[in-house]
Order: sequence, then structure tokens, then C-alpha cells
Amino acid sequence: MHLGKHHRSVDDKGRIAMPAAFRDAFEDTGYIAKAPGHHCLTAYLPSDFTATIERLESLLREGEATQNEYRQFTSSAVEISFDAQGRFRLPRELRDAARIEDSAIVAGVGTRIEIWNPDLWAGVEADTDSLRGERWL
Amino acid sequence: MHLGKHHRSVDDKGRIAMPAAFRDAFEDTGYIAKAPGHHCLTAYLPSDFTATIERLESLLREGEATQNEYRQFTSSAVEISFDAQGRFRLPRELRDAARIEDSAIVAGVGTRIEIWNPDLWAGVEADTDSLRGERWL
DNA sequence: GGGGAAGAGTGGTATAAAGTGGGGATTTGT
DNA sequence: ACAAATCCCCACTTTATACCACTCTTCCCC
Repeated sequence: MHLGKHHRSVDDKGRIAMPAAFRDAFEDTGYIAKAPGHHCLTAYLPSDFTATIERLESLLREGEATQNEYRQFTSSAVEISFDAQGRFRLPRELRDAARIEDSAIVAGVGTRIEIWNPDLWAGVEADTDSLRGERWL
Repeated sequence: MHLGKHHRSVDDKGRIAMPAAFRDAFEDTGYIAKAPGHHCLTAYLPSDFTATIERLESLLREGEATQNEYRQFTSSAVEISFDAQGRFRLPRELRDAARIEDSAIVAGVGTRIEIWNPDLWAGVEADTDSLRGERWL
């Protein structure tokens, strides 16, 4: 369970410090991919990533997902590792896809961790139309 | 598991640098063939290639594949080797088949590696109709 | 409350590796 | 024998990786 929102600088080499709250969940590596249909990235623990891939491959065999869907997800993904300071490197390709420049929001979203452009994240928080917490609080 | 998208130049000798992320998976050689039904090429590790051939031959015996299908796949395939810089040579025949000229996209697509004309790859990424990630994220 | 230690976040530099281009010898085919 | 293609080096540029240094906050412990 990942919780909390963290603002992080992104230096000119694309390095981002993984918030300490999330860091311990990763052993040495993790995976990052574009979140389909959203303007953000998703970070996965190794076990979560392989489970996700297997879910997608299963849908592919059943004809419930397309080859292009599979191509987009796998080809956007990268394996990450951490330096001695707990930072990982976000390739330019992924930074561009999520419009991330010199800072980012790393947010724990329950089952997953998302990485956002701060301005786009502000849009998430500004979206109060769909708030109907009375149904689940 | 092959992941990530890499843009590569193709020089006038048809040489392409295999992305370092994939290179280690190949020992000394590999195989490249036309991807049936798609406008791209597929690169195989030696073990994956023989497994693919055996799968196709099995389908052939069961009458689930045609001799022409078998002819097209096997005759399009070439064995590749790598120079000291990690590059392989893509024969003109295959470059023409995939409309590859002076640059290419080499993409890790989970179980396989694909080689695309950059413009045709852009079409893959533009295909958002089939994106329904909420089903497997 | 003050001092010190530990951890978190940020920035820079040096070294290694990856990617690219080209020359020239050798082989292949005509 | 000649032209074209292929192979084997070498050289250069860019990018990634490892390492080191500094600041700031937090948390103890005295």
C-alpha cells in the first residue's frame, strides 16, 4: 500500500530521488512505464510489473487486448536501478511523454506509484466534480 | 523480457547498433525475419528462433499452417552476428521489406524484439483506439 | 532546550560505456 | 579483372554510471 504525495526535483540528467517512504519496497530494481490513457507514469515493484505483463499477455491470447496495446506498454517500460542516494534515472523519452522537466510529483496511489508533471497533478486535485466520497466513506 | 524503445541510425552499409539493453541476451548470433502480417521485422534469440520454427512446423503437420506460410517465414530469415561495437547488418532485402532507410526503431515487446520504420512505428503509438488499460493495470 | 548523529534530498565531477562514422583490406559475384 | 559488397579495425562524440561533497531536516540523547 503506497501513500503520500512527494514533490521532487529532476536534475538535467533525469535523476529523481525515490521518496524514502517508497524506497524500502523496492529491493534493487523496479519498472516504470507510461500509464495508458493518462498523462503520467507508473512505477512498479518487480513482482507487480511481471504480474501486470502476465495479465496483459493473457488478455492478448484471448483476443481481449491488441498487439499495439502490448507494444505500447512494453516498449514504454524501462527497468530502473537506484544509486547510493536512492535516486533513479528517468529516460528522456518518458520525461517527454509525461511532460516532466525540472520537477515532478511522486504519488502513492494505493496499489501503485505514479509520477506526474506538477501542473498536470494540480489538475487532478482541481477535479472536484467527480468527488462523491459519501458513497464510500 | 525485452523492454524499451530505442531509436537507431542505419548507416549506408546497413549496420544497426543493437541497444545495449538487448545485446547481452544474444551470445554471438541471433536471427531476424519478417513479422508475418505486419510491416516490421522481428529479431530472435537463437533459442527463441528454433522454438518458433518448431511451433510453425508443428502447425504445418496439423494442417493449421500452409507451406507458403512456412516458405515465407523461413526464407525471409537471416542469421546475424555482431561486430566489435555491437552492431549487426540488416540485408537490403529485409530493409526494403520493412521500409527501413537511414533510421529505425528497435523496440522490446515483451517476448520479442521488433524493428520498425520510425514513421510506421508512429502509427503504432497513434493507435489509441484499442487502449483500455483499466482492464489490466 | 542544545548538541550531535543519522537520514533524506540535491548538485557536481570523473570515468566508463554506448552509439556513430569512416577507412581499408578481403571476399564475392559478374 | 573489375565492381560491389562485406568484414575488420580505428576514431570520435555523446550519454550513462559511479563516486564524492554539501545542505537541511529530523530525531535522539544528554
